[in-house]
Amino acid sequence: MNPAVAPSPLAVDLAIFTVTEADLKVLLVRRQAPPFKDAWSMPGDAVDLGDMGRRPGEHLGSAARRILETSTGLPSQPGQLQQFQAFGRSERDPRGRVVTVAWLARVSPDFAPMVALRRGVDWFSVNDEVPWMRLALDHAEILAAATLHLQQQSADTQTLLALVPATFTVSDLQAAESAVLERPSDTRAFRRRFDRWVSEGLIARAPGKRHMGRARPA
Amino acid sequence: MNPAVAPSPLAVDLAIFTVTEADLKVLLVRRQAPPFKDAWSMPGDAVDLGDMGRRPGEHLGSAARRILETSTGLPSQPGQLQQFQAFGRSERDPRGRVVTVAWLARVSPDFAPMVALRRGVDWFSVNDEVPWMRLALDHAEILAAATLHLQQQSADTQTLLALVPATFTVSDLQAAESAVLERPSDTRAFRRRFDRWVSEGLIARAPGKRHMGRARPA
DNA sequence: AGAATAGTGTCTATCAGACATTATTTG
DNA sequence: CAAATAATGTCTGATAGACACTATTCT
Repeated sequence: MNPAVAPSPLAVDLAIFTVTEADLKVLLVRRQAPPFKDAWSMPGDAVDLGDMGRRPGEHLGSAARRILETSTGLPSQPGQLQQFQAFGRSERDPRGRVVTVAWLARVSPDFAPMVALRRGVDWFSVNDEVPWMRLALDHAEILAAATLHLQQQSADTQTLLALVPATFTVSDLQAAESAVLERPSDTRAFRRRFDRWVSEGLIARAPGKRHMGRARPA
Repeated sequence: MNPAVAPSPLAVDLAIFTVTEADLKVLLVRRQAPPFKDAWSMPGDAVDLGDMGRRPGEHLGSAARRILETSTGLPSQPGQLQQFQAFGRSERDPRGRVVTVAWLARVSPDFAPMVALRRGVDWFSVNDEVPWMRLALDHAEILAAATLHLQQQSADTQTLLALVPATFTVSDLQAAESAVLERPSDTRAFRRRFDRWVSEGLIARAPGKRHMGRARPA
């Protein structure tokens, strides 16, 4: 019995990140069909290529958006999806030759809990919960590349903002950076950057006690 | 008459750069067959995907290497090819749905002249010779993305070294940087970086009068 | 009050940009 | 010698890291 033949030679996979509990999380789904049935993997699907000249099929970005929405149940935001690499090793899929274009998405922790309510979908700490050895296909490789890519962008405001609630404290944002980088970041340096972002208008202060109704719990 | 059907839904295109005459050049080839016959385009070809499960087909990187070698006549060096983006607009190829994975390559100016000896192959100044409006398919878009990608890497030693002859002067290297960035770069700052590279062992001084037999012509 | 977290002051080292100055080679 | 290019000196401003210090809020 050969595993089913791949429905399309082109696929899209998504590395969807968030930060909760000061920890970088990635969204994994349990595969409901072979190959690798019941294994965890990043959400992905074949790209509809049309029928070679008649139906146009879907754009790569549309496929990524579709998968983001079906796997999280959330509407996708413009700019949320970012293509980062194609993976084309010929043995990567036992069903046949499938090249996948991998995308990176960031989800606000505001929505993270409701995403995890779905069956067979959950957030995993990239540091110590991802079942690296048991990820389907070559998803361990893809996820590693995605994490690296995210880290390299962590100096960027927009990257961090996407990983934080709609209203947040400076500390929240810094905690997000630390979570992404997997190391503590210097308070002073971070606040300087933060102040610059505010003065550049990239961040607006929310009303209330300074940036947010943050307390200083014991 | 429909244009011929695309042989494969997946292709690879290469943006091959060099620097000659203090100017950033890209290698274009004249298309010998429809669509866009006789138009200039970046070298590229369909990826052999095998036959869905039996023959394995070629890796993405192998396809890129193959195209680099056939279009330049030069053997490819390890690390020379760098994948940077997939392009998947459904209308990008009139033959049907073709997604292309674009790669960036840098060629030493030592070899640039012999590359251009081939028929239907030539170097074009990115700044003022590329026939942007007449490039085949969506190659204008791909080339623009490649150029941007190259510029963002121009601070990196390896990127610059690949664009310069095997032995070179500091000025040569700085000229390469200026060509990539399309703006003059500060002498002092560049030399500081250069000295650091030397002390880090990334660059070895050639024998002879300092770095190279460079004179100071009038 | 004491613990915990939030935020500030300030010193230092590093580096880029600007620009003047000196050195070397060609004509 | 003059012109052109190569290389260096040096000032300034921006920024990151380190670390001590002050401020606020909770228990």
